[in-house]
Amino acid sequence: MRHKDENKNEAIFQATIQLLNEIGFSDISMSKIAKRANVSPSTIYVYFKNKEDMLGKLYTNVKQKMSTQILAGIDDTIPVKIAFERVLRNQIEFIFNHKDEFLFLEQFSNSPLIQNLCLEDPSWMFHPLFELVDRGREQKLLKECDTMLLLVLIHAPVSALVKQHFNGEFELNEKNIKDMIQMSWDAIKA
Amino acid sequence: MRHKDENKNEAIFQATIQLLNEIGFSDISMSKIAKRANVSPSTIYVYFKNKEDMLGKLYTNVKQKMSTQILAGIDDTIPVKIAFERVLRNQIEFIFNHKDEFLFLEQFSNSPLIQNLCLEDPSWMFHPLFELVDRGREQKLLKECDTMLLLVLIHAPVSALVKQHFNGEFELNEKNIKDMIQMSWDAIKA
Amino acid sequence: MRHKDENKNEAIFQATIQLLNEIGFSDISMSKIAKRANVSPSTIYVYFKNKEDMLGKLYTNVKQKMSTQILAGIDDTIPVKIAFERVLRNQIEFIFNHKDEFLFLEQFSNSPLIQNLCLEDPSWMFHPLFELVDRGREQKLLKECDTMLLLVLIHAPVSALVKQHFNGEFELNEKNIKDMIQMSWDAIKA
Amino acid sequence: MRHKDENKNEAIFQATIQLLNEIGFSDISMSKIAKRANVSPSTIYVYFKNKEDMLGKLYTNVKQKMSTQILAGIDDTIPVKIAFERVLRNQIEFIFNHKDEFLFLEQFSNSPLIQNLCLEDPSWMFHPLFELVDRGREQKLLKECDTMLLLVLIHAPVSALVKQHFNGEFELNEKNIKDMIQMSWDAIKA
DNA sequence: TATGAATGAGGCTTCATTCAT
DNA sequence: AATGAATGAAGCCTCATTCAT
Repeated sequence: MRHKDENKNEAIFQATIQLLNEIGFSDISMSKIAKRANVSPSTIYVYFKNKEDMLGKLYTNVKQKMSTQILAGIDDTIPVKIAFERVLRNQIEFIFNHKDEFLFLEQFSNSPLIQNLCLEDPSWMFHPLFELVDRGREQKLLKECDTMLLLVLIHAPVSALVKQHFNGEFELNEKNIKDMIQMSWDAIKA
Repeated sequence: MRHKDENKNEAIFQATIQLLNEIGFSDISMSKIAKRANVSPSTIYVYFKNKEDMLGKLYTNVKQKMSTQILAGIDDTIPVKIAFERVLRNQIEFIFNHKDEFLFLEQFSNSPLIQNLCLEDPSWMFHPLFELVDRGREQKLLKECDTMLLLVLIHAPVSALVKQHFNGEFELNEKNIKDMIQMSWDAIKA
Repeated sequence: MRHKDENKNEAIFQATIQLLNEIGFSDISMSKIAKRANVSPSTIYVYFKNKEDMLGKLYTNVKQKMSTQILAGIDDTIPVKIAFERVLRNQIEFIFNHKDEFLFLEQFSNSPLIQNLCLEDPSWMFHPLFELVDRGREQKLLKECDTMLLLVLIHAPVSALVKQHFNGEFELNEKNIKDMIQMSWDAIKA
Repeated sequence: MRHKDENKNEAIFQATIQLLNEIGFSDISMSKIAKRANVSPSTIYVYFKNKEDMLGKLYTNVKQKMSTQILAGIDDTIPVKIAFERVLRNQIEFIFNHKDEFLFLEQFSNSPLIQNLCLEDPSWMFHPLFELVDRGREQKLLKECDTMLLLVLIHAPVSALVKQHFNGEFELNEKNIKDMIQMSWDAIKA
């Protein structure tokens, strides 16, 4: 009996991400994905129960990959400000190296599919980030604000700016990155 | 050209927005929109050339509506900081009063449709905002950063937080709004 | 606006009956039916919700047609034995003139579809037959048996014999018809 | 040729019969059969050439089983009336003990598959029955009718009544069985 | 203007079967 | 012998759009 080919799984994921960024949810189809992945449409159903299942697993997979890279080199011994900057740099690096994955995540997160899919809450992936912010606040380095508020002030600007960059409406060069990091820090620092 | 029944046009727009937020681009269809709008599918083609055309016009229409309300009460005589806060409050108010429109805009903006549609650049709508930021920088009130950078630090956090609020992951009450405005200001102020 | 074409409905029904008798439930398909009926596959969905709905409505339609013709000329003034013979003759005539409809009914009745479809009980169609049998029993012309028992002894043999006839395993000529009617009568008569 | 594991063959047969009675020819599939039989789809192809082949062999197998049991205890020394009653009782007993097999046979016999499959004529299985009827007629116990006519009057009613019983439209209790046997006898007796 | 009827194209998924172990 | 992987063909149904009134 043949073995399941891990490459096929990945090929399907990559094809989906690419197509989703090229033509979007409205025009994607299982057969287009299959064609791009160089498999038969029915092969997708060997690996996934259906379209929803595939998209859900793809989302979780990519989210996982991103969180791992964003949190690289972060533990509770790293000084808060260093960790803060490292997280931002990690995020930028991940996004620049994985443009398609990032844009897929953004598209998916802003579509109702994500709720209708009833995926398990993936916030545990970012747990170290919550801890980092809590630690910073305890050390009086950060403002006495809701944790989520602080986190969003860190992450939202960079996401938005990278999208502008990809759209060509803005150039996220090193100077702008430095400025942005400074601004985020000014926003959250006590 | 103007059509007889402006209500039908609006009904189609509203039905589209609702359905898009309920089921997303992947599952929407002209028939479903027609059913929700209480018109015949063919009626949509009286008002619009085709699906793309309809979505494009809807996007422009909503974007216009939002920009108008966000910029309400802003002109170049208003002190920068007052204007800054007013813009943020306007934005929050618009979003809370037009949840569907806002979520539609977010979904649309993050889908590749927006590029494939070749809509004319709508940034002129926010021109007064650019002026406001430029004025603030000239008056040494704001940092010496790229205009876009400053703008994003104003808008991205509030958008992200409102979405968290709608998702139930965070409560955007008055205290948090105040904190957020303070943080945005700290981010951009000189 | 166009009008619904009653011919199309009937064409779909006839195509389905024919194909079902030619290739059976296992090989029939909506597109084959459409082709045979000279309509587009999607047109079928203008007239019926789905395949199940169509088959169910077809079954009811044919069953209705058959019961009407079988009961032609039967009322409670007709002497029981005359009515009995007339019913049998009617049934034979209907089946010979509507071979396809009859075979369709037999095929459908013996498939689990008929239960899974949850059609409303069509026994009311044969209500006059129940009355006839009851009358015959009251007049001591028929045996003191369960009504259903008497009815089955009337109908089952003729159905079985006609199928044999169509299969070529038996010739249902006038002599055999007469013999059969005599046997059925001997079976039920007091 | 004989296969190693006779159990698998039987498991496939049983799974097919069950599924055919649950969902019918239109919805059955080799995968579903395999799943129900707890084998792999490909295993079916070890035992049978293809789907048609499997169904044909199943039909013959079940038909054989039924005819054997119906004819149990019948030979040309048994008095005709005794044999007649024994056959009917055998038939009822078989059907009650093998509801699924019986219903499968009915479904199969009424579908065009049985002709399209070009199975060899299985009437030899019931040869003793033909002989019984011929003997009865020679002894002037039965009517001077076509053999098939007499046979059908014996078998058709019981089949029809059992189906009614399974459908819950009629209760085939001992009294009704006796009545039915009497009626069948009255039908065929000289 | 407004509409239900009509449709070819294409959606998702399952099919019967074969492959490779 | 036995099986899970793999697939082209085909299943049902819905799509965006046009037709005809």
